[in-house]
Amino acid sequence: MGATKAAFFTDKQNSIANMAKALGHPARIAIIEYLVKVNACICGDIVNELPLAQPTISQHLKELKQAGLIKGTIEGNSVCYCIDEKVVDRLHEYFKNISQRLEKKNNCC
Amino acid sequence: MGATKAAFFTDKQNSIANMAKALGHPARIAIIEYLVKVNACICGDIVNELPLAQPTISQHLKELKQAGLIKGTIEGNSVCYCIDEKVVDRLHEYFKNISQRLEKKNNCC
DNA sequence: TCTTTATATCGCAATATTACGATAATAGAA
DNA sequence: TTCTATTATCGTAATATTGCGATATAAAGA
Repeated sequence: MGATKAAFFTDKQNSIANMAKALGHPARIAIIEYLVKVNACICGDIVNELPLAQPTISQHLKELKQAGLIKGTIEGNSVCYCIDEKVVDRLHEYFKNISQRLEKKNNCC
Repeated sequence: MGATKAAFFTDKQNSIANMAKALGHPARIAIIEYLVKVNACICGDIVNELPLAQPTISQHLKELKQAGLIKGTIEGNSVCYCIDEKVVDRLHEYFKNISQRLEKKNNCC
């Protein structure tokens, strides 16, 4: 096996898991944090910032983009990347909701 | 290659990435959501709830536990699992912070 | 046009994840 | 003690991820 049984879970569960998976690598967290700091930048800026080769950064950007976390706009011969606020907000709301629901309950085990 | 270059990133980045990675699978999201709903339960309850075999559930629980997202307490011959509120709060705060910082900036690309 | 710059994609090797049958380990019941 | 219930671990096959050199692609400049 090895393939995730995504079909057995809800769309929302798969969607949240996809976003979390995209953030499940320190390089991609570093990319997100850099984008928060500089607002927007091109791929080359991130290559200069992180200790990874250009194809590797490009691949990480692709995964963040596929998960919807960032947007890329072609500007001349470079690509301007920035965070998709809506998607980050969705994650924020998700964990906020869980936190609030946990507050109302007793501590268990 | 294939090994993540975790040593090049900060402890915080690695920590957030680890938590996100643990949530990066729909089965583990489903387990978290079930635990939020029932507050606490034993492994067998989750096995009855999800379309996965017992060893697979046990393995997912192990990963959630290693990431600090859940706690397990031995109760007789079963184990009581529940969510670690503090860790979920840390994730909540992380995304809240990013959301707030993004609000103050212009939309880019 | 030819060259440079900026990204993306291909292909591959190393490693990690996913899923589960078989089996071990442990506690409680008979 | 023997049986049952509950969970963890081992072993393994299928698949996915990570990282990067080589190369392709596309736009801008000389």
